[in-house]
Amino acid sequence: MSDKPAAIRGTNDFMGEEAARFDHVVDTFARVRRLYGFRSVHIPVFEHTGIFARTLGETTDVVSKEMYTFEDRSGDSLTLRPEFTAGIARAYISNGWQQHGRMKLAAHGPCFRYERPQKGRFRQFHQLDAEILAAPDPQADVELIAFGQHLIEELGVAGNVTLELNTLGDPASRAAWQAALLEHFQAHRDELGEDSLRRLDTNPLRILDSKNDGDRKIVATAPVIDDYLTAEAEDFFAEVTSGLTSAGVGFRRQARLVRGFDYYRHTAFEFVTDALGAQGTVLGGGRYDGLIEAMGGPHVPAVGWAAGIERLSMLLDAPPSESVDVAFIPLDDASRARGQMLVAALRRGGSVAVETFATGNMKKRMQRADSSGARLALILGADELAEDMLQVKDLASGEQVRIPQAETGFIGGYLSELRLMRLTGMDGDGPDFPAWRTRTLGGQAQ
RNA sequence: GCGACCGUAGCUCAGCUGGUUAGAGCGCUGGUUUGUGGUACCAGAGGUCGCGGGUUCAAACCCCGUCGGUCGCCCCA
Repeated sequence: MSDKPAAIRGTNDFMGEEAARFDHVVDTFARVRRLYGFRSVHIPVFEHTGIFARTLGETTDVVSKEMYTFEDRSGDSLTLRPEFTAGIARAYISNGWQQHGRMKLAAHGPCFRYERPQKGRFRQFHQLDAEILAAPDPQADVELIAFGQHLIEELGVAGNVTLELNTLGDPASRAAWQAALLEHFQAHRDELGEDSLRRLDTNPLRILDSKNDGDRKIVATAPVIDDYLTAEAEDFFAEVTSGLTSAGVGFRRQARLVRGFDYYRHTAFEFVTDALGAQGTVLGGGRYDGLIEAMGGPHVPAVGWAAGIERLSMLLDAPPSESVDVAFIPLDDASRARGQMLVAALRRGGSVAVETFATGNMKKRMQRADSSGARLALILGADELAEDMLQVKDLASGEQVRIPQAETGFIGGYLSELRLMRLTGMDGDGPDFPAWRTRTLGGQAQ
């Protein structure tokens, strides 16, 4: 027990319901993303360290102490991606994607950050990511955010999540505002908490969302971005907000909202929840017009967001668990061998999910068949084998009938009719198999 | 990186102020007359009480360290 291998801290093994929730988030993302014309993109999980170090901002916690960085055998410094955007920007430049004009890209997969794990926060976590590249217009922001909103609605968690929106202005606005903030906070230096004093040097914008009560008082009187926006920045934000309104996306203006990474400009937004303890953000992003240029590429304005798969999973109701349609129960080896043909025919010919239960006594096999969620049990023993027959038991009603093996195809028909009934909203379990068979065969059942 | 709480069978937990062979439920395996589940009953397997050290006649229980978990700070998805 003590020498059991342990998972690396902050990593998770998901199974059963947890895995089903995770998959449901990814599946829903894949479905909704197509509705907005986002194309799938796959990029490496690691990059040269500089890709992340230079773009995210040297002073951010992610870069200064949370990256998984190592040297490979040739001595190059590599880093496991802490997020997607920088890697996608790099791929854009590496491959000359400007030839494609405007690009809408979606990706998902693991990211890594060396952090102290807690609820909704892990060292290996998984993100959904959406980016619109070569898109200078505010309509891109609107479409991107609408996609995020739609995803959250499709996942059925919209009731727990609200959209907070802000603008950080263009570089000129941001610089002016930041200078004013710095001056304001310097003036109240002795009233600030320890953490915020440190932020004064590293990232003064961060003081705005401090949770410290003393800081909040000073924040309340701090200058707001609105007073420093250039005319262009103000127009841009107005178009985003009015676009969201006409797209039917509700939001709350959050003037103190700032985003972690240095590359953000103009639009910044977060879908937040209070259901995840200290981790409020479930999906967040913004505009990063200067990023690709700063990495040595062409001037490519862009917007994007990332969402935490685990965080979304935790808000989800449990999706229905996967179950098989049919349980095959052979009573001996000869029956099992004969049954392979029937099982193969059901799977390949009828798209029927079949699981074989061939261990334990009959009672155990039935118990396992029952807990598998199968609707029908196919029972095959020496008696049936001798006459090319098959027992079919409806596990919902308990009714059982003996049919010729040649009629196995009916099972597929029966199951698809049940599925159809469920899809058209009919209640109940539907007819049991024996009754259905009698009806469809016009009473010539034996 | 900082703080608080926690760590007993595969899982969820009980174990009184330290005292003799550490328990339950679920799960697992087998059985309760011939090949039938979703309800019962019987039996069995499974734990060096996270790990290391200390206090004590005696420690799952007390102390220290360490690892891990949970929650918060920070930061962020």
